[in-house]
This record gives sequence, C-alpha cells and structure tokens, in this order.
Amino acid sequence: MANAVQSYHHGDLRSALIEAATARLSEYGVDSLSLRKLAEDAGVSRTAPYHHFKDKSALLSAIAAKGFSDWHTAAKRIFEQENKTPQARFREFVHEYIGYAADNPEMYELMFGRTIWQNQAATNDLKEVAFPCFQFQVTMTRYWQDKGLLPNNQDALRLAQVTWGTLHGIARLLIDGIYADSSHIEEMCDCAADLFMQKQMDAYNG
Amino acid sequence: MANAVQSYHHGDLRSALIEAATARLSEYGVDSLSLRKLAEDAGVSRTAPYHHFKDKSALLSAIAAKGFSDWHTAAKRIFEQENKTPQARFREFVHEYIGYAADNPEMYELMFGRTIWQNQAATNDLKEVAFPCFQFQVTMTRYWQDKGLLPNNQDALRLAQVTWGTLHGIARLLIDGIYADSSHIEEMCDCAADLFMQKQMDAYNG
DNA sequence: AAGGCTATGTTGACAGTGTCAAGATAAAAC
DNA sequence: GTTTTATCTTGACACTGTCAACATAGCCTT
Repeated sequence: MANAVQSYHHGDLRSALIEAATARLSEYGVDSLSLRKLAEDAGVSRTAPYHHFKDKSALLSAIAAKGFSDWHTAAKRIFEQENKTPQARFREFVHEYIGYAADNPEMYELMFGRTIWQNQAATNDLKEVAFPCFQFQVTMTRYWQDKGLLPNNQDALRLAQVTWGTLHGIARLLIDGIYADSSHIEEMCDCAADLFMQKQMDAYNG
Repeated sequence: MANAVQSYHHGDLRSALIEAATARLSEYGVDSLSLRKLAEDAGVSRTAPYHHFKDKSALLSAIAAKGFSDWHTAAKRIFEQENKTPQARFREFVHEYIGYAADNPEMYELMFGRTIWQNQAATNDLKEVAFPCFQFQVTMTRYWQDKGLLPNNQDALRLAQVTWGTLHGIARLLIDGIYADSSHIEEMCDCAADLFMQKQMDAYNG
C-alpha cells in the first residue's frame, strides 16, 4: 500500500483507482466522483485512467461489479442457513436487502442507478456479475414457492421481478430521501414480508 | 408564444424556462438539461435564470412539481370511476402507474430521482405538491382495505408505503434499463396486483 | 545484448458545466 | 421626476470528461 517509489509506471493503477473510488464513494457520494480527483488520489496524471478504463462509466461499472459480487455472496449466506426455517430466512433476506441499501446508500445507488445501466452503457463485465445476482433471486423465489411461502400460481420469474421490485422500490425511496423518515424501516420490511406471505401465514396460523 | 419584440426584459422568463426545460426533458433526458442551454432556448443570457430560480435544482423542482400535480389528477380520475368495481380500479391504477413511468421515463426520473430530493434539496413548493400526492396513496390504500381488497391487519400507512414502493421499484427497474426487456410490463403489473390481493382473490373465487 | 513493440504514463487543449460578482437597463413605486 | 427594485448583461472562476500528441520504460524477439 505504501507508495515506496514514485516511478513513472504506477504498477497497479487499475486497483488503486478502484480503491480510491470506493473510498470516495462511501464518503462523498457517487455524484462527486470525478476521474481527475481519483487520478490525483492515486498520484497520477488526469488522463492516466483512460489506459485502464474506456471512460468514467467503465470505472463506475467496475466498482458496481464488485458490489454485485459482494451482495451475491451475502444473499447466498443468508439463503443457505440450514438451521433456520425457510420463513425465517425469507424474512431475514428482506431485512438484509433493505439494510444493505440503507447502510451503503451510495454503493446501492451506483449498482442500481441509471448512471451505469442506461443507454446500454452497462459493461459486459458488469452484466456477467449482475445477471447471476438476479438469477439467484429467481432461484430463491422458486424455492420459497416450493416451500409454500410464496404463491404457487405465479410464474417464478415474474414473481421474482415483483418481489425484487418491491425491495428495490423501498430501498430507493429510502436512500433517495423521499422518505426522510427512516425510523420505520423494520416495520416496512415486515409489512412487505407479510404481504408476500399473507395467504401462507394464514394457513400457518390457522 | 411568438417572441414579437426582443426587449431587454423577457416578460415571462420563468414560464419560458420551464417550458423549454419540459420540452428538452422528454426529448434529451434529464442529464442533458443545462441552465445555459435553457437560457439560450429562451433567448436570454446564461445567468438570467438565477433571477427566477435559486439554482439548477430549484428549476428542476418546479418542473417536477408540475409532474406531481398532473399525476395526482390522473390518479384521482382513475380512483373515482364510480362505474367500475374497486378491484378493477385497483388493477387499472397499477397499470396506469407503471404505464406513466414507462411513457414518461425522464419525467419520472426527475420526479422521483435523487437529484431534487437528496440532501434536503427539495423545495417547499415541491413538497407541498408531492406530499398530498403520497397522502392520496394512503387514502386509496385505506379504501381498498375497507373494500376487502387489501389485507386489513396492516397499518394503512405502512401498507401504502409498501404498495407504492412496489410500483416505484418496478418502474425504476424498467426506466433505468435494468430490465432491457419491457415486453412483459403488463404481466408484471398483473402479478403485482395478484400478489397484493392474493387472499382476497381466493375469497372471491371460492 | 540491441533494437523495436507495446503498455502505460505525461502535458496541452477544448468544449462544456454551475455559479458568483459587478454593472446595465427598464419598469414600478414613491 | 426621482429613487428603488426587478430583471438582464458580460466577465470570470473552478470544475468536469475526453481527445491528441508525445514520453518513458518494461518486455519480446532476434
């Protein structure tokens, strides 16, 4: 990590840029991310980043890809807890999803914001990480359908889109500041979970 | 509308700016909105807009306010159709919401994007229009609860947040280009509506 | 080992952007 | 008719992303 020698060639500029960007991201937000500042952080000239990323969007995509990868891992960990009931895991998943967004608003904004997705701007690298992440949502949905938690008369893909959409929507309303009041996050999560499982809960409760 | 005389004072620059911005918005997107271009559109110098809006965000807020006002009207029209069943109106509402977002992606992005909401940037004028708009969502939710369409064991406010969140999330996934495939919008809407009403539909269908 | 190729860095430049400060103009208020 | 006030102007500044042209140094081949 120590910049021992200031040689002409940086050595691992690509990593340094991503690292600097990630640090700046969580502290100052995605809007204040500029290539020039990142270059300065890495101790390199303004245009050096262009040798590692096609443009700014490509750099952002690389960071987002890491975010997707991390989230995918976290989701798997929650989903695969054998010692908990499917229902408990489902509830935990809902809370964790919203919690992740609330705790890392800028990263979430980057991952799911229009900046890197719109106009087919998404890198192939990004798609390759993000798509399995959504695919996993479908897998989980199908499992929860099988376990009788989610309605069985719906197409798994469609249902996954809607459940994900719900979590995404709540997350966005929170981090975009449309709900300034974030004190009821847990209740909203429970309400959403209840709503999805309403019929099944009835069967359970008699 | 015709710029008959090019006098020193524009006459109604505020309106002209909003008009120009609205036009540019739907055609080129919110990202390419610049105060300087708008000023040029209105035939006025770069800094003239600052005598009518505190900053760029204030201008955008003004446009968004109009959007909220329009949507509120549309929502009321749908909700108050006496000749249709509550269930039909609920379904129509879902479809119309997503439809509005899909048809006016840039306006939707502006209205619900972080640009004008984050960091308490929201104008009072904006809040005064937007808040009743959400309040109406609560009103409708309570009505649908009373009519037995939505679960009665949930707090209306919380439920409204979740249902709105769902619509918002689906809308965003669509317009942000995360779902490139927008050919299944109607099915997604129906799936969401079914999900909300799952228990009640059962009671209805026997 | 010598030479050239290529990856990676550099400065210079350009067209944009939002926004402030200071001065010009016209309309409205007194 | 004079003064105040709202509105519009040019000038300037600090930023931004990105391109073109050039410099350096590590690697590859011979």
